[in-house]
Amino acid sequence: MDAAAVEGAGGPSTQASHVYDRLRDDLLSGKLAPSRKLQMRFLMETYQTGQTPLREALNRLTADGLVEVREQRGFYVRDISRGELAELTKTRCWVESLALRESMAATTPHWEEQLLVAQHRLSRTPRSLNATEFEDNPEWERLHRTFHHTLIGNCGSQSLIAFCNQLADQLYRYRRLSIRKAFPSRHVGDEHLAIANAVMSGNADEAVNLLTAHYQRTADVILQDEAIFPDLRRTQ
Amino acid sequence: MDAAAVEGAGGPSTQASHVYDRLRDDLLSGKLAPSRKLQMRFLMETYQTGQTPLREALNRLTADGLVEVREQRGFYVRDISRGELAELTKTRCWVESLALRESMAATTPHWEEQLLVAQHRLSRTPRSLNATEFEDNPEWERLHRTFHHTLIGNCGSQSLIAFCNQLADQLYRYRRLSIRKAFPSRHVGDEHLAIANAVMSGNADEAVNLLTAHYQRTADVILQDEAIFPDLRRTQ
DNA sequence: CACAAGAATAATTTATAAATTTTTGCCGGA
DNA sequence: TCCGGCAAAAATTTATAAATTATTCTTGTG
Repeated sequence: MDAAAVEGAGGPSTQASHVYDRLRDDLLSGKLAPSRKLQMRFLMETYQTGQTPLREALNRLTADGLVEVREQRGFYVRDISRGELAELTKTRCWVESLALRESMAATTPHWEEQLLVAQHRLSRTPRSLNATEFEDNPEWERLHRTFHHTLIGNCGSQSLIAFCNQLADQLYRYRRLSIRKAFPSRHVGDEHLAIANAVMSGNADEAVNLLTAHYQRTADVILQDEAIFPDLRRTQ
Repeated sequence: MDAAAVEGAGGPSTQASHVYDRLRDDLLSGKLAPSRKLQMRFLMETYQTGQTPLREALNRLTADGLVEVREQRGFYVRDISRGELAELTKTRCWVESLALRESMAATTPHWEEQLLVAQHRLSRTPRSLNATEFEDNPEWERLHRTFHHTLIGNCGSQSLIAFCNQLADQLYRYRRLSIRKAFPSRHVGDEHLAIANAVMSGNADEAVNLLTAHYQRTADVILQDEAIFPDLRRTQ
């Protein structure tokens, strides 16, 4: 199985896109640790490619907010901080509230069905591959993403959706970085169901409240995780 | 006067940044027309530089929404359409309303003073360099940008501000592309003053209404400009 | 007139070279 | 002896040039 042969239908065919995908995975999973320097030589060896495709990928990732570029002194994995986590969460709550309200204002039977299906599939998939100890389930992550994407997907603005996705990616990295001791105490499935129900019943205020509480709760768990933030008792 | 010697204080020093700035200007001013193909050879000759800095600049501009990249077939100036203009305007109204409300909720004397100064400077600068016929005044554009930036600048979210700036850039291109027959019939100075007054007096609802009306009016003028949109009587 | 093979064009990638930053080592002074 | 500044060396990023690969255009055939 060659890496170049794994192109999905209509998928990207340039090497730059392949490296982009792989780098993105490693960035989101935390394999490439925050604030780490991304040296060209290291990247070329690790991902078996040249500088041009790498440069292309790194520039795109910079736009995604996962990589930072300092002129003349290279690329770095974007650092994390309690302050940024709080700000990203705040912004996501603001913007997705807006997008959800607009989605609901423009509701259609088709959209409600999409949401119903997304919620259903998510509820049927185990969050962890291991019952006793947490082990990331990629399928759950995919469906979770789809569910939240569907919530805001009917708002009628591509650029707003893209911005929400960007925030989601950045926050997803925090989530992956944090050891999930919240599992399995928290019942996120119930939270998703409650949100979907509020949306279907047309209660925008409640839907927004539930959604923002959902995000805030996740952030609070990560904020208390001293394993990823040096415990300085400060916002940094 | 060498090009490399024109570095402003703390300014970027790589060639890629220089090309980025120049390309951005030409994109926003319409010198590079929408949907035009950006061939490497042409760009290298025009901007007197190599492929690597060009590629870097084009990738950044893609993230800004000014350039489009199609895998294996090059870069293109992003096309325009009535539909996109309407959607961008709608999104900007939504998002900046949010940002303005948050800015006002977190108001400080310093911020109000910044706004006062920004409005004052803008009012003192002529919009056109020519009294009879419209001629773009770069200083006015700069101050105009600063004024709107100040309005949302106190919201407390860097990512939200960055998103607003991105939308502003994309819409600025539409504005530049359109022949401004609205000049001098419209009194934008009065509109800015009214917005600033509403903000200072703490009336959030009115400030938001005035701001969105301001953006909507601009979009309406451009939407009626048949010189830039093939008159298909459709949203395209 | 549709279609396919080949030539031309253009984008992508690799390889090489130049410029910049960071590190290292040396010397003088406290 | 220890610290700070200066200079040279090393490492790294950035840029140019050459090679490769993909797409598009042209031409000839069924």
